Amino acid sequence: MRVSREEMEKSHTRIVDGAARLLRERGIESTSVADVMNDAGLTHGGFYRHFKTKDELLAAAVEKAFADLTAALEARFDKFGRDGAVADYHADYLSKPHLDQPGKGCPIAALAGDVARAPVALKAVFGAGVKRLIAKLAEGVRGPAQDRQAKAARRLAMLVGAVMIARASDPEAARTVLAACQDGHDK
Amino acid sequence: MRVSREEMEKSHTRIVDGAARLLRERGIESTSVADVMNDAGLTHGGFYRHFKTKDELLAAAVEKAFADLTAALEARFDKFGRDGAVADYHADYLSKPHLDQPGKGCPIAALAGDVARAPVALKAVFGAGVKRLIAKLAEGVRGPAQDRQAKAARRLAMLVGAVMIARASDPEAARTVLAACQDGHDK
DNA sequence: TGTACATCAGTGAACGCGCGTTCACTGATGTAC
DNA sequence: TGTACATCAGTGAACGCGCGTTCACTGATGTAC
Repeated sequence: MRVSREEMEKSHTRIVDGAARLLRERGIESTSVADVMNDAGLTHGGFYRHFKTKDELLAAAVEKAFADLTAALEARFDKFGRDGAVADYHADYLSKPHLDQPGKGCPIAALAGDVARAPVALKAVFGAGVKRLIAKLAEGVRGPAQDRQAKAARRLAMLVGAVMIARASDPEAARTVLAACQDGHDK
Repeated sequence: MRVSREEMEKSHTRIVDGAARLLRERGIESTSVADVMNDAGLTHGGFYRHFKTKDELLAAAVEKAFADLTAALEARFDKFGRDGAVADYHADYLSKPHLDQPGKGCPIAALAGDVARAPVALKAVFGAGVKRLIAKLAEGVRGPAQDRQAKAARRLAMLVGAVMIARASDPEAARTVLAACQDGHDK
């Protein structure tokens, strides 16, 4: 039966938050509308009171995952300052908890492969998140101002590549790549 | 009806080669057994004379994609020598043709996201390919012998990350990342 | 070398299943008076 | 503030569809004599 506007907003938030996690854990195609609704404590039929299509949910969920990511990075700037934030982000990015829990981790490493085959609308949301992240990372990178964005982009590319390769490989190959990327980088 | 052993081997090769291309273009879940068999000029029912399951095909196709990748890199060593091979590989990796044609390109950039959620057997095949590729790249990297593998791994991680981010983003964000990774790296 | 027969690569219908989406329905919420 | 009624969030059955896999069948290939 009908619920109050307030309850509906709470449902909406649960749906989007749950989708953002499930998508990163299982991928776009293995996350069904029914999975997301069950995760939010609802049944699948009600989904279409919140979104016109599954694609519309994907956009909202990817947006949310990037918003959380940027917020977490900003918290690091507050805690460690410009010089420590990126180094801390780098170390955490390649850590075992991040490797093992894609649902709570970087949406780029978790979803880049899927989004590459998704409609352009989702790529636009994804690309906007990437640009925001690089801009924020650039604030914490050393060197001449005009080089910082490029350095940040290179650092991000290496981290994303390392985590994606590690997650797709056996433990030994994963260790090889992670160890190499923990020590040195763009220096 | 039954075909000769020779014909069957040709069918097998067409199935594996086609699968290696289709998987990189469409991803694991969007490539059906019927798609692969049609691509090979056969019907879906005959698939199980060649493989016990779809997973078994995936392993063969990923193996093949890595074999082609390694062969292409070795050809570069023959053509450009140790000093030029990696630079040429780097430039081609980030080129528009590679970005636009995942079916003929690097299986890591095309499939890492999917393989991360695949059974361990496939991850082992993938990780073995990654290790072979890093070992070959290390032969063309400058610096002390004990640093070469790590340098090669970092370079590969950056290239994979850059292409995966670029493919998943709008053209503007893609350009930002690709331009940054074309110029500088691990230096 | 020729013949009889077993083998089996490939075909196409069928299976059970899960998908995104639609729809008639329920009953509490929101609104107009 | 109380009442009558329209709205609509959420339910659960149903839709058409494509999936991986199975199976009875066909007829050329491979083999035993």
